[in-house]
Amino acid sequence: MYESWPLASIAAVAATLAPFRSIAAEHGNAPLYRQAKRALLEAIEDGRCPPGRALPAEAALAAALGVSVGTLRHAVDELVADHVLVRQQGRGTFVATHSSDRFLFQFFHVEGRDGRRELPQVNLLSFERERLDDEAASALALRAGAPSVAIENVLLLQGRPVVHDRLVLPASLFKGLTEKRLRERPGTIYQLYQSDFGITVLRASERARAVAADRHTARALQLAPGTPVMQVRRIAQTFGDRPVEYRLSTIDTSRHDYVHLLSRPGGGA
Amino acid sequence: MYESWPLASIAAVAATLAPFRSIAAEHGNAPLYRQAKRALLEAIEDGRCPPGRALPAEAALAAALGVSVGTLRHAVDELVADHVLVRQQGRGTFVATHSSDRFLFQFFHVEGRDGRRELPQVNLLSFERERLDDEAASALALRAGAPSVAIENVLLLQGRPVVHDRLVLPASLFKGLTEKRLRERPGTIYQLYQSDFGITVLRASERARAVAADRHTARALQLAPGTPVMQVRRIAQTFGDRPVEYRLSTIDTSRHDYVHLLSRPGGGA
DNA sequence: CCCAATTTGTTCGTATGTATA
DNA sequence: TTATACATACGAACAAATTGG
Repeated sequence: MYESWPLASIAAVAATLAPFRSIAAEHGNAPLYRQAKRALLEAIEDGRCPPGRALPAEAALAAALGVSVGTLRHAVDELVADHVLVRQQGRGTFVATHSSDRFLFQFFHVEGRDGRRELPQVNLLSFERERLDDEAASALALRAGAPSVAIENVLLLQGRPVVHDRLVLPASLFKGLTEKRLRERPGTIYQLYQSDFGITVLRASERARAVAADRHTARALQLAPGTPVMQVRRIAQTFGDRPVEYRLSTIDTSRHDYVHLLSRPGGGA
Repeated sequence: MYESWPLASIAAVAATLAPFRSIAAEHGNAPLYRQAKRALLEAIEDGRCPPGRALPAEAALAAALGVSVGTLRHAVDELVADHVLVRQQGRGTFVATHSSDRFLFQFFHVEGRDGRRELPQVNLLSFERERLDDEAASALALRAGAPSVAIENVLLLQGRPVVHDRLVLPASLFKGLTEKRLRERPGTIYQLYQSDFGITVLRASERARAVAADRHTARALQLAPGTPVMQVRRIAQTFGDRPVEYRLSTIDTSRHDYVHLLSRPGGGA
C-alpha cells in the first residue's frame, strides 16, 4: 500500500482515466452494467477514447466508474460482441479499429467459387460533389438535395473487374474530403473514414436483388449489357444506428459469389 | 435443510437431473466452462434433453455438474448466443425450438421493398427419391450417388410466387419421410426436421449469385425465361457443423429483396 | 388480488491462472 | 524474471419476472 509511486506513472494513469467519471450519479433504472456500457460508449463516441487506444486496466476502470470488476467485464463483454472493443489477454482492451482483416470478414462478402477471399484492388472511376436524390436521401435520413459526395469505384479480384461501387456520403460528415486524399489513402475506405473523419462504421444492412446490367456498369465490369448481375444496396451505420454511407454495389457473379453466414459472428464451440 | 421434501418432487428433480453427470472426471486442459458447455451440448445432441425441455435450475444443474453457478452461467451464456438454449427470467432455461419467428428472422431473408417480412405460403411441387449429384454430394459431405430426397417448393408472398426452392436431404438422416408427412406438417420445414427426425438446424451458410431464369423456374415463378433472378445455395448445419440440407433457392427480386444484416444477431443497447 | 415459491438476472468481492511486455 | 493485463472460477446476496395457490 505505502510503496513509493513514481509521479510520472500516477500522472499517466490519471490521464488515461480522465475520460471516465463515476456513474454513481446516474439513477436510471437500467442495470448498472448497461450504464457502464453507455459511459464507455460515450467516451469512445466523443473521441475522448480514440480508435486504437487502450482502455485503462479493468481494476482501475472499474474503480473510476464506481462499479465492481465483474460488472465492468459484463459491459465490456457486450462492447466486444458489438465490435466496439477488442480484448487481448495480457495486453489490454482496445477501441476497435478498421483493420483490413475486419473489413474483409465483416464488410466484404464477395469471394471466389472456391471460397477464397481476397482484398480487392480498388480503382477510382469518379469523384463528384452532388445533391442527394430521393433514394440516397431516404437511406441517409437526410433531405433530398442536401450536399453529398459521390464516389465510383471498380473492385478487381485476381486482376478482373468484379464489383462496381457507387458510394454516397453526406458532405456534412466528410468535410475536407478530396479526391487526392481518397486516392492516397493507405488502407480501406473505412479506415479513412475513421482516421480522417472520426467516423467508425459499426454495422451495415444490405438489400440485394438481381437485375440486368445497364450500359454504364456493364462497361465498367466488361460485360455485355443485359447480363444478370447482383445489385446490393448498403446502408452503413455508426454509433446510435446513424447512417453514414449509402452504397450501391453491382457484382458480376459469373465467377464469384455473394456469401452470407447465418449464425453468430462471435463463433466458437 | 432438514425440511420434509415430498418424495414426488425428489423423484422429479432426480429425473430432470439424470441426463447430467459430473464433469469432475474430465481432465482436459480446456476451461471448466467449456467442459460444462460440452456436457450440456452432448445431452442435447443425444436427445437426452429434447427441444423445448427445460433444463434443471441453475443451482441444481451446477451442483450436478460439479461446478459453481457462475461457471455454469458462463457455459449457458455461450449456448444462448449459439441459439442452442433460450433463457426466460422467472421461468427457466429451455432447449431452443424452431418457432416460426426464429425461422423468419434467422433463416428467411426475403422481404418486400417496404421492409415488411411475412411468413411465406409454401406449395409443394414435387417430392422425389433420387441419387445425389456431385454438387449436392459435396455440399452434404457425402459420396455422389447416395440416396436422397429432393423436394421442390414454390413460396408465395402476398399471394404471388416469389421463391422457388429445391431441397436435397440425405435419405439416411430422414428415414420415413413421406410426401404425405411433408404436406401435413403444421409448421415450418425446420420444425418438421426437429419434431420428426430429431434434427435441429443451428446454422446455415448461403452463397448467392445472379443468373437468367431457366425455363423450369421461370414457369414456377411465372416469369419470362431469361429474366434476371437471384440464385441462393444454402447448406444448413446441425451440431458439429454437420450438413443436413442442401437447398437451391431462386428468387424473383422484382418486388422483393434478399436482406443481410452485418452485425451481431444478439442485438442490444 | 395478493402472497409465496421458484427461477433467472444483477452485483458484489476475492483468489488464482495465463498471456504479454 | 518481474510486473501487468485479461481469463477463469468460486461463492454469496439481493432484484426481478413468473407461476400457482
